[in-house]
Amino acid sequence: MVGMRDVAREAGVSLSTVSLVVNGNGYVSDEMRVRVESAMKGLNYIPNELARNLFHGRTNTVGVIMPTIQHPFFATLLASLQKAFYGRGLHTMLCSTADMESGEEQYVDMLQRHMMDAIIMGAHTTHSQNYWTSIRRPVVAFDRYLGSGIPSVGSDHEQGGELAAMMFALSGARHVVALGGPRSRFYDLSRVGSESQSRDGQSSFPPVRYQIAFEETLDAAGIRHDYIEIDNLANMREFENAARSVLERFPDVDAIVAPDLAAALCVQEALRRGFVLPNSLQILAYDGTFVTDIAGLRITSILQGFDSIAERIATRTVEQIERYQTQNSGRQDASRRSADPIIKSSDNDTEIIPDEDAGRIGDLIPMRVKIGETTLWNDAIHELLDGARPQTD
Amino acid sequence: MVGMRDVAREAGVSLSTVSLVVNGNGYVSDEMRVRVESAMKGLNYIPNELARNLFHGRTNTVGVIMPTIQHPFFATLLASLQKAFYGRGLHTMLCSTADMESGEEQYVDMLQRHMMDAIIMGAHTTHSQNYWTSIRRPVVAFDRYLGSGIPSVGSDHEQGGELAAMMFALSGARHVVALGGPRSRFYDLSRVGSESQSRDGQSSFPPVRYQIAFEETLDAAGIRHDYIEIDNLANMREFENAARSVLERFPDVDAIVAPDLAAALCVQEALRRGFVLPNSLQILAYDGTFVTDIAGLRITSILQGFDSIAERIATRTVEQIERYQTQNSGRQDASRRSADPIIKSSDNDTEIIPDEDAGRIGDLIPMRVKIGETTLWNDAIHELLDGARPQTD
DNA sequence: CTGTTAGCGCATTCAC
DNA sequence: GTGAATGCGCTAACAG
Repeated sequence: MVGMRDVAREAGVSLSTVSLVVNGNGYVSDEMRVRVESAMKGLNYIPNELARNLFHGRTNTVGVIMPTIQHPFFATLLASLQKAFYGRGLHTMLCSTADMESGEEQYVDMLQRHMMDAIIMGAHTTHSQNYWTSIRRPVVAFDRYLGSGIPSVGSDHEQGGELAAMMFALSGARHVVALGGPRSRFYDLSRVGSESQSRDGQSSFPPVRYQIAFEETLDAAGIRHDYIEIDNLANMREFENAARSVLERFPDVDAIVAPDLAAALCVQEALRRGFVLPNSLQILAYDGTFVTDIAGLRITSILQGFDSIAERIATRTVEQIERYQTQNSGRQDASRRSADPIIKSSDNDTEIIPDEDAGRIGDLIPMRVKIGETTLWNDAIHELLDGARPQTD
Repeated sequence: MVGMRDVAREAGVSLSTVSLVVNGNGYVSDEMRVRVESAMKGLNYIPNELARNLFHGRTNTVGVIMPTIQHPFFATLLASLQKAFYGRGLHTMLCSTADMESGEEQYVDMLQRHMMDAIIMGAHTTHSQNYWTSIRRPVVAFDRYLGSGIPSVGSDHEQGGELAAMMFALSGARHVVALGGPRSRFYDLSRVGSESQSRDGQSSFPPVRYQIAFEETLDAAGIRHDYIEIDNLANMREFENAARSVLERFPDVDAIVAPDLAAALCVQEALRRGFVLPNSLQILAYDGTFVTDIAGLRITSILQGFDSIAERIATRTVEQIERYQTQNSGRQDASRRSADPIIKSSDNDTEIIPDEDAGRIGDLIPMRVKIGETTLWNDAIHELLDGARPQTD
């Protein structure tokens, strides 16, 4: 390792001079500058981020916890996230829980030890709200509610569910079947800490609201609907079985909505059984990753705005980081730290939205429709989508 | 930040005592130990990895450079890699070049500054061998040759290509079409540094050997073959166009081999045009990711052993790390470092394979066959696969 | 504008 | 067994 001292000696200057050239902060005479720079090149000097991170107390790196990177959904999101963070000068450290035997707790621990500036939580957690609020580090949740004061970002699944239902309703569907994760998750409110100020029956896992909105809209239109559970969303076989059972159990089904992969398999299964899409059967994908393009037909989909979500997450993240930074700037006595309540300093000078809203509702990113060949189209639907700003590509 | 000094004060002991407890190295009296441990819990002490990394001069983290994480192939490989490294106590830092505007050079720089213990190069590089050998850091290449002394790991594409050709030959195919990347890459030997001891026309990008082996085997069997280029392997549209042109340009084609995604699209296109798979047309996928399972039929595929590849990469990586470690243990004069030739110390005591072999050939991981419904099967083929150890799942 | 000094948090000699 | 010193590489205050 060649350090600044080596450069300084080689250039015949002092340490701080080198530091100033490297950081470009203060003013150094041009002669000094070139001397130092040539010395750096000659010695092949590489600044050690570790040391400067240690000093500054921040690493410019955020840890992103996700279930698996193998699923196109998360792969797409991660790519967007990386880009969004990179644009804000932040690096990304991926932590996928399902690809590993260790749970998310291990990761949080690891991220704390490595002084990550923030943690993005996009995986299932077994922890209570207490845990997350006690982390004492910037946390931003994706598509889930982790506790008061923890920003959460995700698609507006209520709107998405309504959109899906409306499309089916307007197309004249009579019997809709939805595929999705375990229905029990709809009621996982029990996981929420006891002292939480939960005010209604909302789940801590926002995506389920999509189902609820979907079904309510369908009910209002008097359309029959059924639900088929996919236990393990990581297992391809289960998807296939689900796809098969839809058509076996409900021969009169004329509309299906399912996550991308499941939707793709439904398309296959339907084609194999002689259905003519979209006339005898409509299929709508929920997510809108590239998978919808390799299923034979272009599957119409309710699309998550990955880039928008990522941008918002990144924005919230830097907000949180700056917040914590100013908060910690006034050196506290270490022995009192753990007992301190959350500092409720005046946030007037910053754009942070009030805690109740930030924690409970979070930032809702609107969902769009990606036009495909697996659903019916008519004037009413086009009108609906104009209002909902569809996505043509 | 609560540090060891705080813990020491709280527990009424000295710094090193705390250090010993944390690291579990020396022996401390049980009484001290519990005192310290309770103090750690009470203060919610979190060891700072940054500091210890700075001290130890290693981060236990490797940087993995890949083109994109959105492609199932790389997503699968990355997941395997993460697992493999994690099992060896190493963290993984993902760097995807295509998802970002900055090239791989930026990443290498970044990885150096962060003192990554090693770099895994799995993306296209515009640099010459000189660059990579001058990095002065452990580098392991995936599916490419980066220079003498740089281990490279990848599937045995020659064997894979031969396997594919044999399957078609034994099944009685008459006209085979292959889809793949730009043919020009076959001759990118020009990229190889001038002083390299390249002994024959081998490309620095090993996967192309698959095509060569494939075509040679076909030639030997007297089977007609054509090749269709896909310019941009990241663009879905191009895949579709390629899939279409196969069937349009070669109406008499009876066997196709293509990368997963392209193969999936070929299946769609073929089914749409009324082909009966595998009888009137065989389709073979090259890679074997989950994509082969969502194309309607289970596509027979030449499978990359992702876990095996990852394991081997991880093994080679720790080898390299240890090698560099012992190499740097004897403090060198910084001013001479950059001019030093690669140290050719006796490697007798370690398992490292000789440089020529390590650099040129690299570690070849055998490819298997994943049995599917899109190719013909007969006794001869089964016999072939028994020798090649097929994979049923 | 440049040089000196004192840590960031931790680990490893050494004396005690 | 335990405690006090020194340094990993860099930055920020100072004083020159």
